[in-house]
Amino acid sequence: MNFELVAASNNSRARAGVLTTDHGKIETPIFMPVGTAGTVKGIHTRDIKDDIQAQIILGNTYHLYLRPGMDVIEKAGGLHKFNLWDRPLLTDSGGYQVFSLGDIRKLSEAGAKFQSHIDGSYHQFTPESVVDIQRTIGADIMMAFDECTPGGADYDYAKKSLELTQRWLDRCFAQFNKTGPKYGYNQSLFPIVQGSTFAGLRKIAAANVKTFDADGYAIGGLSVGEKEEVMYEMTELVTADLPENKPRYLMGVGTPVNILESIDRGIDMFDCAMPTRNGRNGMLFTSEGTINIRNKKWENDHSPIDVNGASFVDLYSKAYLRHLIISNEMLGAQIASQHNLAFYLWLVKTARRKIIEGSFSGWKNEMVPKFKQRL
RNA sequence: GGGGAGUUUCCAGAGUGGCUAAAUGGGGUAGACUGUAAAUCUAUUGGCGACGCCUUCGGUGGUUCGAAUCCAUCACUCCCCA
Repeated sequence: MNFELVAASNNSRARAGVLTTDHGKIETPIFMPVGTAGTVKGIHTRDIKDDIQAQIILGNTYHLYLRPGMDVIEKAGGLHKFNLWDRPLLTDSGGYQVFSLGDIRKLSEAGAKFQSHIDGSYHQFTPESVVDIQRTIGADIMMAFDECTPGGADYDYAKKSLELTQRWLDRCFAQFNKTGPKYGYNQSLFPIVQGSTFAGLRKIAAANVKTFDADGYAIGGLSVGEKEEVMYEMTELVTADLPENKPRYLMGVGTPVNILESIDRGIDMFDCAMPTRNGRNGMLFTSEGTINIRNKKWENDHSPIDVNGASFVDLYSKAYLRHLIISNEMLGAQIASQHNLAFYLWLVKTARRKIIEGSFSGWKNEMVPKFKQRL
């Protein structure tokens, strides 16, 4: 894997780059649609590629391990073959599930013991097994197994949590170096910077992560309940310490505004469930601002979803989409998800162009108040 | 013609003397959602000069300290048998 910077903003830390993998190039900054269970919910692979123009999508270790299971994925020849996605793929390690599954998981030095949310059965993840699983899935970018420290954690908890993540990271890389890809193309392993909202811990985490000569570095444990200013502050702090010549991935972020602000602070990669999940639930991110399509005010608004037209679905009217969502028609969730993802990809693509043209900051300052609007 | 069941707040449907502006579901309205246990969850849904008052349980008239709940009567709906 190779990362090349092609442009940098002269009055901010924003950069544009190209990340090259065996499944193709990724132009950064990039947004990666979340495809937890081997599917970007509701969207055909064809539309993810041709309409949304995603360059890389996610899969999830925990979810794919439980269902369909590694036996099926391996026999399919990896997730790329299984879901017909032939561009780069990144898998999350299950670290987020360590956080989100809350009381049906137990942490220990060895790893995390989970109870399946599907049938209640017990499973153990270790840094080693999580690397093995991601080898089997065949992700171009695999993520280290970490504890996504819960928002609001106190210093002692955050410190212990970070130290556990760091010990797990050693084991992840040991396993990574001991094993090889299964399907003939290269895989990379990204470490994750934790440290909660404590500047000191974040600094320690960034320094530690740099001791591994990784192909890219992630920042995790943000957007978990802390104030946005704190998230930006932590992001800025960490990107200042990470190597310039490697991509930085801010995990789980965020809103369109979050993304622009984070690009401004030197982030290259993003993922978030928001465009799909919120889309299914009736929230649309548009070039004019955010709308709740279920609101009565759209009942007779026959104008296009978004005049920006990042996707063909934008031609459908707000009134029609409102009708579909309110009637619980499947197509409603699909259109909303597809629109939101296309908008997100348009957003990062435009940000990239502005960085290259040298006008990112001005453009960002113009866009942020627009995107903050509730229509 | 004979016998039976019923009429409750937007809808369906509980409730059969005070704890009932009235369960629950649907529908409506609004909100939430950030490495997806989420096509999910939450709030609200008679009126008002709102920690109180007023009007609601087919109509009318009673019984009672007190009625959606008991009695009488009228109206309408449905089912079964002729």
